[in-house]
Parts: sequence; C-alpha cells; structure tokens
Amino acid sequence: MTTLPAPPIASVTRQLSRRSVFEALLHRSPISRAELAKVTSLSKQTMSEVIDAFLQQGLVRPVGRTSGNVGRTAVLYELSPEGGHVLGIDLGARRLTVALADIAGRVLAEADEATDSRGGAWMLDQIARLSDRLARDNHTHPSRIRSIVMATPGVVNPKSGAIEMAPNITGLDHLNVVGLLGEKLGSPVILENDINLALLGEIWHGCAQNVDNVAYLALGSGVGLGLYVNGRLVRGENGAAGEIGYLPIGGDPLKAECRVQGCLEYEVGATGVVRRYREAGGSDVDSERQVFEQAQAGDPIAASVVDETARLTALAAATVIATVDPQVLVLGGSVGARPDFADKVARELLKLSPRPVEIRTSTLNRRAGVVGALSVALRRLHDEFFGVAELASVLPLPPPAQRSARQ
Amino acid sequence: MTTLPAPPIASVTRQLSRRSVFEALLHRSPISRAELAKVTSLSKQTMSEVIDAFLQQGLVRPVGRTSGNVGRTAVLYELSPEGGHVLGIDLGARRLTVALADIAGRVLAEADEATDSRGGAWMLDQIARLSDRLARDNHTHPSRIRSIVMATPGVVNPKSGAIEMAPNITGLDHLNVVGLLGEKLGSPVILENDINLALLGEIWHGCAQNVDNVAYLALGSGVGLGLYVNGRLVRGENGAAGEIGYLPIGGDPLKAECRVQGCLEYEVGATGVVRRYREAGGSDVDSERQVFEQAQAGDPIAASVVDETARLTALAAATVIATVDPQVLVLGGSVGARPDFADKVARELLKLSPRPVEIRTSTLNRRAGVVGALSVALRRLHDEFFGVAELASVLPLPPPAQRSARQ
DNA sequence: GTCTATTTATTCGGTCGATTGACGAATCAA
DNA sequence: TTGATTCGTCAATCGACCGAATAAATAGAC
Repeated sequence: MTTLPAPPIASVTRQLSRRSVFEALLHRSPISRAELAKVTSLSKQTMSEVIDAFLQQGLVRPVGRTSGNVGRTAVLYELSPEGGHVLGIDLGARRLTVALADIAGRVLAEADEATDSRGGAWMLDQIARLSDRLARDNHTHPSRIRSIVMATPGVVNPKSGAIEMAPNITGLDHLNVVGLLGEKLGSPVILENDINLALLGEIWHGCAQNVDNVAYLALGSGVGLGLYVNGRLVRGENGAAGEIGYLPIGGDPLKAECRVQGCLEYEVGATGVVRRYREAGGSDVDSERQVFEQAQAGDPIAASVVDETARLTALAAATVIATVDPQVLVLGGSVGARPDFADKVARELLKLSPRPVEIRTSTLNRRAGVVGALSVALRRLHDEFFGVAELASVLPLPPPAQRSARQ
Repeated sequence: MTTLPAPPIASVTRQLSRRSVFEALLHRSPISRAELAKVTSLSKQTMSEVIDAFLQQGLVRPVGRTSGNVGRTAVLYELSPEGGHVLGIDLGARRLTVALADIAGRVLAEADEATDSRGGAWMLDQIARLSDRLARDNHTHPSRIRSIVMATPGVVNPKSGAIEMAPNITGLDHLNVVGLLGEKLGSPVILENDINLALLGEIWHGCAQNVDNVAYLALGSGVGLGLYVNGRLVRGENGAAGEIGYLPIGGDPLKAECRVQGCLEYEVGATGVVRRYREAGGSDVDSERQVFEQAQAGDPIAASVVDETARLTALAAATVIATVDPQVLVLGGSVGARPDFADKVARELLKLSPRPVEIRTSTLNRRAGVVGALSVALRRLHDEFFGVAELASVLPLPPPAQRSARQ
C-alpha cells in the first residue's frame, strides 16, 4: 500500500525509457531484467534503475524466478495490480454494467443490474453504488481507481464532454454527469458514445483485433455507426460522426418523420420494424425481437419485413464502405449480431458493392460497451503515467503567409 | 553548396531539440538565437549548438540583424533555400502542373502545360522534362530535390503505392509509375489520389486552414470525396475511401450502369449531366460546362438538370455529414466550385440535414492538387530530417490473452 | 564432488547533452 | 561618458545512457 504515483519529474529521455519498459512489461508479462534489457535495447543497468523505480512506486512486483536454464536464475517481474485500477461503465436504457480492471488490462470483475428506471440522479446514485461495491469486493479501495470511462447513448460533445442527446434515458441531458459522477466516484470521468465504445471493445478484445480501419454497424433499438480510421476513433467535429439514422435511405428525406428522427432510423430502428410489420398485417408484437423470431418461425410477413430491413442495412453499409473503405465491417447490436440477419445483409451487400468487404459479427455482444470503456480508461491511465504528450505530435507545416527571405 | 545531410547520428534528446528548433524556424522565420531559446524553452547554450549544426548543414542562413531595440543586436536566421527542395506534380487528364518549393514551404515556381495525350511512357517523359526545366530555371540542380509527390486520378493503393484505376488517362495502369518516374527524376516519388491532394491543398493554403475535420466534395468530370479526419487524411484500407461515385443515390443501385461506374457517378458525373440534358430534350452540347452555362443563360431544361444535380450532390453531402460529422464541407472541382452551384447545394442541404455545416468553395481551384502535393512532399522531407518515428506512437494496449499473475 | 561455462545483476568510469551562472560584447538612452 | 540592457559564449555541473569489469548463482560435464 505504498502511496503510489509521485512521478518525481523525470527528464524526457528517462520518461521514454520508462515508457518502453512499461510497454514491454505489458506484453511479455513475467519477464526478467536481462530479458527486458534485450527487448527494449536499453542497457542492463538502466533497466535496473527503471525497475527499481517501478518497484518503489508499486507499479511492478516480482513473481518467482527462472529455472531450468543454465546460468544464474533471474527474478521475474510483472505489473502489479496495485499499480492502479480503472473502471468501465456501460449505461444502457435497460441495463447498467460496470467492470474493473488493473493497470495491466486484466479484467478483475464485472457486474450488472437493471438500470434504475427513475433515471437522472437516481441512476447516478446507482452507478456510484455498484462501482463502489465492485471495488470493495475486489479488495480495492475506490480511491485507488484512477480513470473512469462511461458509455452512454446519445451524442457526447467531444469538447465539453457533455451528453447532448440521450433520447432513451430519462433526465440525463441537462445534467452535469461528468461533474456529479466524478464527485461521487472520486475520480475523473470521461463520457463516450456507447456505439463508439462497443467498437473499441471489439477492437481490443473482440472480433476486430489488429485492424486499423473498422466500421461498426450497430442495429438494436436504434441504428448507429462507429468508425475507426487510421487506428483512431472518429468522433466528428460535434461528436456526431456515425449518426447514420439520418442517412437519406429508405424514404423521402424531406418527409416530416425523417427530419425528426432520420430516414433510416424511421425504417430500420426497432419501432420502425414493428410498425412496418403491423402495417403489413402481421400479428400482434411489441418488440422487434419478436418480429425476427416470427420470421425464423416461418411467418412470411415477418420474413419480408426482415428482408427489407436487411436490404436497407446493406444500403447503409454500402454507403459507409464507399465513403471510408474499411477493412472490416462489424455487425453488432441486439439485432445486427444475429447470424441469420448478418447473412442476409452480407448477401444484399454483395449485390451492391463493387468491392467486397470482410463482414464479422460482434463477439462481445452485450459486453462490448463496457470492454471498450475499459480500454479507453486504461489508455488514459497509461498516458497519464507514460505519455509523451506533444512530443509525439506531427511537425506542423508552415502557414502560407511566409515572410520571404530578405537580405 | 555544402554536402547537405549527413545527420551524424544524434541522440534522441538532441533530435528532439533539433526538431523543435526547426519548427520554431518554420513559423517565425527571421529570428535570433535568443528569441529561439525563449520560444523553444531550451537554453541559450543548447540553442547555439543546434544553430551551429544547422549552419554547417546549410539548413539555415543568417539574414541581417535586429536593430532599434536597446541592447546588443542579434543576428537573425531563417531556413535556407539550400536546405532542400520538394516537387509537387498534378497529373490531370488535360493538364500537367508542376511546382517547386524549398524546405520552408516557400513556393519557388510553378509551370503547367497540356498533358501529352499519347499517355503512358510519353507522359512520364513529359513530366520528367517539365520538372527538370523547373528546377534548372530556379538554379536548383534536380539532384537537390529530395521529395516528390504526384497527384493522379484513380485509386492509389496505400500499401504498394501503385495506381489501380485511372480511367481518364491512357496507359497509366499496369505501369510502374513510382519506379520509372523515380528513376527519371532521381528521387523517391509518392503517388496520391488527386482529390485527396486537392483537399490537403485547401487545408494547407486554401479555404480549410486550421480545420481538423474536413470533407471535400469534388465535382468535375467525375465525382469524388476527400476526407480529413482527426487531422489526418483518410485513405481507406485499399485507398478507396471517398469513392462516392458508388453511393446508392440517384437510381436503382442494382441497375447495370450503377454496378459498373456507380449510381451517383452515372447521374452526376459529366457524362451523366450531359446525358440527362439530352434526354430531357435540351439543345446540342458536348460538355457539362455548357449545360451549366445554358442554365445561367435562362434555358429552363438546363436549369432543371442543374437543380437535379445539385439535389443529388446535396444528398451525397448529407450522407457524408451524417457519417463523419465534418466541421467544414468544401466544394471543389470545375463544377462544384461554381458559386451558383454551391449555393444551390447549400440550399438543398438545409432541407436535408438536421445539423447545418459550414460550406466553403475551393479557393485554390485548379492549383489545389499541386499545392497539396507540395504539402505532402514537404511533410515527408521534414519527417526525414526531424522525424521521431515510433517514438511518437501511442502506447498499445495489452492483448486479451493475458497470462494471469502467478505467485 | 569439483570444475567450467553460462547467465544474471551490480559497480565503475566515460560520454553526451542539457542547464545554470558568469562574463564579455554590442548597443540604446540619458 | 556612463548605465542599462540584451546577445552570445565559456565553464561547471547534473542527469541519463552505455560498455566493461566483476561478483554471484546455477546447470551440466567430468
């Protein structure tokens, strides 16, 4: 229980060394000093200095020794769980999920319960309560949590960090969520759109690992898109990138309904699917899931509604593919991840797109959001400890108004 | 005429110092050592060492002294044109443009002539001849050119750097352009899509300076899109990002014509505009430009064709806006940059998009491509001299298959 | 059992680069 | 002419790195 951080100002070069040692520790967990020196190509004594500092900070701990090889045995080290913790939260309209991980990215625990339907402040209390419990159950004092990221529906303004449109959750807009939650939990909180985080989840632990250009098409109660381009998340200037509910697909884009909730959303969103099924004379249903189940059970009306949904989804996918040319298209969300539906979309897409794209279905499913939240929280923590900040930035080009050389 | 580079291996920390000194020199051109020390927050001593090294390399040169202030006068320095040159080339179906700039980004000269219509090898010869002439006319031996970027129509594969589809230029595909041209010109050549470079041109010297999220919609003989997201160009996995000719807009996406050249292209491309005008009973024209001129002259058929073109363009714009949420939408290309047309598109877009986006028209027009090529060539040169390579990279997260800690 | 080869980790200079403070040089202002 | 101010260099010091030498610990050969 050492008082952790106090990174006592290090020179740039030492910071770089620390950083690369940390990276090696992340990826080759139980490892000796000598081995670390090899992979980082630092000298053995620099390595010893860095490891000593890490030990003192409680960032690293010894775990056993090598044996069996010729020569002196080496002490093995790994990142200590005491090094810091992060919290990921997925706030859905129905379910609230919380997960805890340590600085090495090991997921220590996960918990979920039904979202408090009273919304607003009650919900924030619920989040705080659940998070606290999770921390204590894992012998982690809540104060040891150093980075928190929460997935939320709606548009998150990338500058202010505030929620701007959260249609599904009552009393969440016009509430200073970052401030209130940060105070309750005692750590800085970052909000991010749930679809974006689900995408990052699939990239970290799911079906899109080691891919630099991914489009994630989420189809559930609504329709949304997450974009990962050049190895970075695309948020857009107002955080509204991927709001493809407004794509002019599936109806007259000038119609009143389309202007309000978006053309595509009106047809393909959950209420749209149910409405189309009812209008076509289908039996009584109250969720889009039932329509899909009816279709699989042989209901021809449901089948045609599903086919049309797949067709429209494929159009949206073709649009995205033509625009950003991703390597992989991930289908997610409660509807999109259904294998039968994904197959239909893939078939439709073959007819549309000149360039076939690899289609995958979500492997994390409901966990995607919370895993993505963990990944962002983790990256934030790492950057806090080992960031090189503006060092990394690209060299900006000179502005056009060059004063010319004068002798 | 010192033998320039020979950067005699510098330590990381010195490289960082050099880099930030260079950056300061780029942006505050005539500047003294003392001033440099202030803005870079390096010590005066270090500054003198770095400047001495730069002087020896011929990278900077003194230009006069300060005067008028109290205290000792200071020698002012600026980046020397001898420090290195870059070449930008814009290879169009009609016109070939070449421009020369020095390491500070000062455009030294520009020249253009009609593209050799025999295409293929003749064209490469023409490029080499024009480039050589430009260099010699500016007292720069071609061998001093250290970085060359060429804008070309078609899809450039981001991995191989080869041209994959160049419909408008004869005999350009299946030709090792990078290799042949690099050999002729004696420097490494990079190819990039012309629309992407036009976008980068507008960002560097044109109408989209200091904006991190830009969509560039080019409408000329064809239709294309350039995307600049998170301060970086979006190429896509196959270099096919922005190929919005294939957007399912303006017709049945399953129709034969659409599958070949793309739905939107079929309607909005130059031949599409002319075809629609003819089909509507318009008078005899042989270019899309004439249709637009007829419309302005009062021809009602032409006007309706133009209106429809604007409507479809606005639909494409709305699609892009919903997908990537740019801060600025630039309209470019011979048709797109027409103010009357841009106005129409803006009006249509207002009806479609829930979130109004700032629309600008290209200010560089035909020069955009070559200016963008210069900007990329320049950045490459700067990175070669002062790049920090993987130093800059983000800390990768650990893979999911974490071996757990074992005591 | 002993010895040797091998590997780990620490100690000891030596170098590089950055900073600091002092100082001479150059200039303006009074 | 003197004083204030700023520029640029010199000398000393400090932090961080590396390579070489050395001590320590172990497996395997004999």
